[in-house]
Amino acid sequence: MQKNIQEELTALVIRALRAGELGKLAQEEVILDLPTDSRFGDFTTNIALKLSKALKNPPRQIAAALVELIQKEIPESGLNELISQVKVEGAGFVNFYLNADYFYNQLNKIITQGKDALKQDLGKGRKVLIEFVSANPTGSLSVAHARQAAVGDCLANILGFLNFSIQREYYLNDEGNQINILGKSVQLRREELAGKKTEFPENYYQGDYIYDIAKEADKQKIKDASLGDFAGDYILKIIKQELSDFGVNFDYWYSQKELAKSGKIDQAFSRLKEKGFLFEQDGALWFKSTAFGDDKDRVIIKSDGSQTYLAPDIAYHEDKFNRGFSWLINLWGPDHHGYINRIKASIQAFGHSPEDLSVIIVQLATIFRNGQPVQMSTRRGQYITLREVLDEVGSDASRFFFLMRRTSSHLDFDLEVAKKQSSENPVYYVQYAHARICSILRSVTNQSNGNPDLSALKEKEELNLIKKMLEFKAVLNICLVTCDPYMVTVYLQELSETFHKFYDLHRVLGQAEALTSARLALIKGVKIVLSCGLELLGVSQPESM
RNA sequence: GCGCCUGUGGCCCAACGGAUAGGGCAUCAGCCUCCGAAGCUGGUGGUGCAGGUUCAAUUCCUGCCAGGCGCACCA
Repeated sequence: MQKNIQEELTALVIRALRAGELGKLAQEEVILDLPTDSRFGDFTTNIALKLSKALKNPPRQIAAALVELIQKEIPESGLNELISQVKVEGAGFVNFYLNADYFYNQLNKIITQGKDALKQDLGKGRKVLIEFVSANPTGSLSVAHARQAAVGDCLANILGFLNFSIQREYYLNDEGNQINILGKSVQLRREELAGKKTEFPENYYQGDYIYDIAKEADKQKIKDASLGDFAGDYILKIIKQELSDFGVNFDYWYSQKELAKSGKIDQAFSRLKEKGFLFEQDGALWFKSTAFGDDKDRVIIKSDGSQTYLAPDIAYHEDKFNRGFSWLINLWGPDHHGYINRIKASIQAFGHSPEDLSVIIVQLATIFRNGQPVQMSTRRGQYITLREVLDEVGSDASRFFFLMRRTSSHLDFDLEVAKKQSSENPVYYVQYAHARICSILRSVTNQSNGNPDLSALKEKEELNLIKKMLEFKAVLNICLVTCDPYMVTVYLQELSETFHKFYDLHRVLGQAEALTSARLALIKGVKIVLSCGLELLGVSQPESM
């Protein structure tokens, strides 16, 4: 992939710094930014401000000197055609103004290449395993899982688009305590249905769906001892359907039961033992996680001989690396944040860097209805499920709403707002922009002009629109750095807004032929970017609505 | 007590450490004989408190205040 303008300008500034006295003192990294406002040019650098202290000169004076040096470098740089002005502005920012031709070329690239023009090879095929949801198969997915599903799936889409090689994985807790309790819950309900007098403990699964499973188990004459597995499989089918209806499809379902059978847990333990990270105390086996910054050491085999949850998890994460993944991303609920240090300790014990594992804590979503929070209680089986949200507001609005806030922030999700087909609802705002464009394109009768002269686009709103489209790549970069897809939702709203403003002031159809052709090309470009962004979010791109 | 997340107009949220803190809802006033008014234009109004670092702090650090969540040989 060829160098982009940002990299070329950065190189230009560095050459200028080196050419002058300033170069010797330039310690800081030169960064070319998109300015917050188009008044400040198309690219900006704050290097003069940063150098001010070291050079013991006012920023504006340094910036002025730098601009002169840059001017001398430009003829040699091959950027002569692209740069229209370089100016010192504000407190000492050096701002670059580009010629409109640059933007026409970029727009042309998008129109001719489509989504490929928006791709960046940042991943270089690196194998990434993203594990998310991983809810115990003991009940329907909750809204907390739903948010994790939306965030995880979208992040995977984005990383895939940036040429990482992605695997979506669901860790299936299909054995252990919770499955046992699930089995016993079903057993008791079956006995209850058979007319037996039973006492149903509080920590058992209270939901009505347990009755359904009990009936089905009875029909199939399942033995009591197998009820846990039976119920787990039964619920897993439901979960898979819920996720699939939500547009989330996993590449692999990793079974804890099979992990235990494989002997990989024992293998992991013996390797840790060789390395000296295991010790016995109080009749239990401990992992020395404090060696890697954890607060305290952790038990992995209890004094009664059974394993803690950490035991299979240590083996599971090591197995992820052994399967060839070099970057692991885990999405966990906020109740697991205390768990990060132990798992990071365990991967370090095996010789990996803590950076090879990114744990993203997905904060909870609170469901509102008409501004009032909807109360829920997991224990009583009364919680808002993904299924209910899907049935009520649909997949598009659900996904968009779950992605609308920074993942580390709490999210308020108002069902009534999500259902509204009005300007209050950002999903429709974005989809409406897309549908509007499609509507215009539909009404074009002669599709002749395949090679429009884009230089007809001279209005401020037209250039703003092109510039906004070109920000898309930078937005995806931020998503990668922050491991958070939510910025895409913000961006799409901004792009839609820029389009709606253009649309209101300028007509596409019925202009002089050259202008109409150019504007048609412009909105085709917007359509490509909008459509690409929505697709990454997993939200549909309606042609009409 | 310890840890994590969050405090931005009446309400909900934006702002890789940058330039005059942006948008939506609500509210007030306007815009459809013309490509979709699910849209656009204008008005009102804001960084919890106290320090610190920096040329520059909504952003980073410390303390406080307020809200949410979590703290097992549970999973």
